[in-house]
Amino acid sequence: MWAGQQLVYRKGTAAYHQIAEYIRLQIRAGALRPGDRLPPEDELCKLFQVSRTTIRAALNELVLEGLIYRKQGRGSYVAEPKFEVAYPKLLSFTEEMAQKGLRADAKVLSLELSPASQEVAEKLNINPNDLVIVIKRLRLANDEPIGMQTVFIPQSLCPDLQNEDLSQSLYAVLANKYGIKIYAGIDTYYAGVLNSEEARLLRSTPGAPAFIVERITFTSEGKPIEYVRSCMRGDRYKITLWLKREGE
Amino acid sequence: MWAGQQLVYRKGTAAYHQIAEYIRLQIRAGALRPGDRLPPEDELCKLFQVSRTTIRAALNELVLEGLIYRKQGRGSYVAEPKFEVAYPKLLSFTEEMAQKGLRADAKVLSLELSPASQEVAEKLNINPNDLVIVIKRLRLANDEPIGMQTVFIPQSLCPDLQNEDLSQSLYAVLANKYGIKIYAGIDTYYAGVLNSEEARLLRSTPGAPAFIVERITFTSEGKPIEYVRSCMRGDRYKITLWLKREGE
DNA sequence: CAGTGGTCTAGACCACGGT
DNA sequence: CCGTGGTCTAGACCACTGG
Repeated sequence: MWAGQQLVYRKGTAAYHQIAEYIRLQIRAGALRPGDRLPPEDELCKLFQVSRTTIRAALNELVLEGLIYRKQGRGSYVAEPKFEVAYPKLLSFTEEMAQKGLRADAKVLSLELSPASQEVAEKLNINPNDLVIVIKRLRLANDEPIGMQTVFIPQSLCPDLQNEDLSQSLYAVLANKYGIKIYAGIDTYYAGVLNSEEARLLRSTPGAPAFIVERITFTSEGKPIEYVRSCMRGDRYKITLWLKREGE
Repeated sequence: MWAGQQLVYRKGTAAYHQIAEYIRLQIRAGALRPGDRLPPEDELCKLFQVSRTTIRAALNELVLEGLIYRKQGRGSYVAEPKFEVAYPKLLSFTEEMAQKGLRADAKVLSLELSPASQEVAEKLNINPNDLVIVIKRLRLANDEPIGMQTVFIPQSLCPDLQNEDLSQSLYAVLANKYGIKIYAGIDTYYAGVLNSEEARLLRSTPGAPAFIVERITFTSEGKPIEYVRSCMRGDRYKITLWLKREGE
């Protein structure tokens, strides 16, 4: 049987945290293996010289972490290690390329202030003809053109965006200069073909496959921040996601 | 001040659940609004006629739900309602269509047993030349051809798959007949064009945009179940996902 | 300093699972 | 029936926050 009784409690940290930490280490070290039953709670009380409430607080922590599970009338058991899948994250182009070990750049093709079309107004939940900043950028990875993006963003959100350096990540500018933090977004993916202008800028040929991404991003209050339409070279761009069958 | 003192505890449910439920209702009903401070814990003890442990168990439940938050030395407060985004789920074609209100069908084009190619073996983590079942199916939504799928699945997993009805959801067959539960998967999306065979089957034209989905699915132990390559009509198929910026 | 949540004790009874 | 986790009590002291 494993020894927990020598635990000397550090001050400044709750005893139950320290007990949980101790058991966590035993599991990670392999002294407690998946399927093993933990000693009964009253025995743990004696081992760790604390009351049952404290033991239960420690075990609760481990249950929430998924490290152990309890069965009423049976005992507490070490859980099977799970095949863990992280949920996909909303990434900027810059972050996406960084993840692949590539350097992302942006070349601003145009920047203008114009009234929102019906379509853009609907996506951004503003009134038609409200002013939006429209930015067209060519996106490159290791100096190779990968796609072009058109960003629509309400002018009211970032009045002086024109004066910022837009050859970097727009998300970084929004966060650093305007304190706008993106919480989530809706992505829509579909396939299309490059038109002649896109083909020229992307150094491809008209009619070549295009991967289209439309994205609307939101703050944590659900307020739309930007609408982006990206037209990516079909032969240079793909998206890979881990998805769980049962969410949340 | 709101009244909690009339609570009559039902038997068979823990008091702290009932107290949590009561407070939850007060919040949902608007009697307690975001930012409001809850009465101190000792006052709640008197109101609900229970000990502090019980009150704290109830509040813990609400904290975990994100309905309230605590500040040591200050009090417990009703949290701001969050703009909640559910993580995307791995869906079968059938489920995906059902979500859009469409009826999905499958028409089996071919079904054969053959040794795994190097590529397929790598994706399924099996040895090259191990036998895999290869199924080609035309996928329809409301009787319209949307795409075609080629599924590779190790024969060892489902020896008699040939005898099953494959005009329905493959995931349903795997779950019901073989007890194989899909836990997660890797999806890769990119753009391409239809070749002549695909164009004929999909009643489109060669060279038209195609949305390609490659998927490998896994059990909760991380064992690969199937590898699927889907070639979807670019003009009839798109994918929409909600993504969070900071995940899990 | 007073008020609040955070931690902890010692003990009790209940509900469930298996023998 | 026994052993286990689930719930609950009454009371104590600590740690943080604000005035």
